[in-house]
Amino acid sequence: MGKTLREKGKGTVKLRHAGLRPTRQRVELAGLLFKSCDRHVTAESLHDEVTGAGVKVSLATVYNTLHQFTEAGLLRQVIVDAARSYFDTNTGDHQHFFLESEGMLIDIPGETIAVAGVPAPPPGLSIDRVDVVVRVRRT
Amino acid sequence: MGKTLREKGKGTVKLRHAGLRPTRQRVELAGLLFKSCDRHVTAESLHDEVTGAGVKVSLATVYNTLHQFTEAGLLRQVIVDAARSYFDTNTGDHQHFFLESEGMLIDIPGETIAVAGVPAPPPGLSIDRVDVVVRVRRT
DNA sequence: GTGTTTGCAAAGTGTTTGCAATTTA
DNA sequence: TAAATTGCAAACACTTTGCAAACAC
Repeated sequence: MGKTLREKGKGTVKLRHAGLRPTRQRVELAGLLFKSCDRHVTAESLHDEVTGAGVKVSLATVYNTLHQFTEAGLLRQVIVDAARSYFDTNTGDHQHFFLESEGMLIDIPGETIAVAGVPAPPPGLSIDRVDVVVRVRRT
Repeated sequence: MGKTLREKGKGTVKLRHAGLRPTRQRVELAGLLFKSCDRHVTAESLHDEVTGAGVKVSLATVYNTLHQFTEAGLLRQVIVDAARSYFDTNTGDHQHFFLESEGMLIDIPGETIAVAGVPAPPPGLSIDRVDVVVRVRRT
């Protein structure tokens, strides 16, 4: 239980599994991202969060890490706003509500929504994914 | 038929109707945008096009014009790519195929696709629009 | 030790803005 | 002429990159 023994929590294992060295920064960010279930972050919001927690990680590293996690399949990028990139810790099949005025994303489970009638793509193209964004506003 | 008489084509009328002064730039851009049916442009592609046609319009004016046209309901903004803003001359109900590698959008008529099971939004929010993006790739 | 990762600051990209000059009505 | 619009260049927000120092194994 001494301090000399490095703790290897879930985060570290997850990173190893993804082929990423569990550096201090990556472990901290993974800790924040994956401690609760479904999260939606931007590079800046995550940087603020990690900084607020008293941990020093540069914004550039946050960007790099988010992309590495995305490539590793730990995150999914969500495109709903031209100005910002969102990353979703839920990598499964699902859709989103998006409240633009507040930059807020809310998950909609994949089974909930059914998209019917998607036509066959033009020759030479195949479907990668069907994204549904339900844009909402304050009433 | 003299050159001194300004021609007032569809574009001009359309602009007047939208409460926009038919300036040379706006008339040129509207001419390009609305001459054929459904078009998808970015500020840059439209600027290249108008410039290529030998007409001088600044990029800033293209941006401003695209936004003015959008506010006037002549265009619709399509958000599919974090890096670029697309504008669609089809303002009716419809969805899109998006080929990211080439920045290409293809319309899918509104009646074609049916989205079922959209849950009620959280209290205080109401649905603005449901966007479906069918992301495709070259086979 | 050796290759990887980080942080900084600089560069990049797409977009917006301030303001004088121009154009429209 | 009065008000709207344009073009330029500078400013912007977000993101990526080059490279030396720090770190993981």
